[in-house]
Amino acid sequence: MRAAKRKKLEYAGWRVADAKEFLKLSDAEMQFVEVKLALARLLRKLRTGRKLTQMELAERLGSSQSRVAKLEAGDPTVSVDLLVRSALAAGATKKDLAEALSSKRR
Amino acid sequence: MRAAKRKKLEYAGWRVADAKEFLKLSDAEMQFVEVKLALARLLRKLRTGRKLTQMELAERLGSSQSRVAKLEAGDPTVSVDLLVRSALAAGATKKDLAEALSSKRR
DNA sequence: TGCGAATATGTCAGAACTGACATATGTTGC
DNA sequence: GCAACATATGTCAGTTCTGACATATTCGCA
Repeated sequence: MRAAKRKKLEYAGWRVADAKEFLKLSDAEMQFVEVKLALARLLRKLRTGRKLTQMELAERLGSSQSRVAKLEAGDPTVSVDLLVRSALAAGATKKDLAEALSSKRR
Repeated sequence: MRAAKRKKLEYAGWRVADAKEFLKLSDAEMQFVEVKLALARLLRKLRTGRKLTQMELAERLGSSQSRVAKLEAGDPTVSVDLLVRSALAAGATKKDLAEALSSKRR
């Protein structure tokens, strides 16, 4: 399984720009991490923009505060699938997702 | 679980534009299906563009022909996560994903 | 400093996903 | 018509993901 390795990668944190050098990620893996982080940022932006706490958003998503925290951190244990569903449930549109993926970091 | 219901939705096929009326999907659910189909189309485009069979792509992805078929069909049993990983492994960039999400159907 | 609220991190049972296989349904060239 | 190849669909055991809970850490702010 591909993801088994991913779990060990420990790209933890937001220093992905440097991560490529630090760890040995293939281009595809790199981009995958970037996708996750882009979506994670979008989700946090959506939540804070609406002045919701993680707890409040979690309730609306039918999830838990801890998972929301992990989503926003781009934690290796959350899937892009959940990130997308959460962002959409938080009010994002497909277009918003596209923009999040094309916008440069910061 | 949210996805349990999704599984029964049977949005099968490509007639999603009509699907909204036919089934009763919330906006978020609608968009989620559209995201999957957009990525599914991207993946097929990547594969056919390179003149690969599903079998050949499956080997490169470390997966099976049947799963590739399901990926390209936007089957309810495949996750956005796998769609994204596959597209990236098939050579797409984050930008390609963004474009796939913003481009209109057809 | 000390407190309350918010966010982060670790763990795990149960739910969802995945690769693989079997098999069915196209599609193409003869 | 029918091989040969490509794609689609059904199933399932093993893996991964998820919500929930416990707990820790961070962040104002008085």
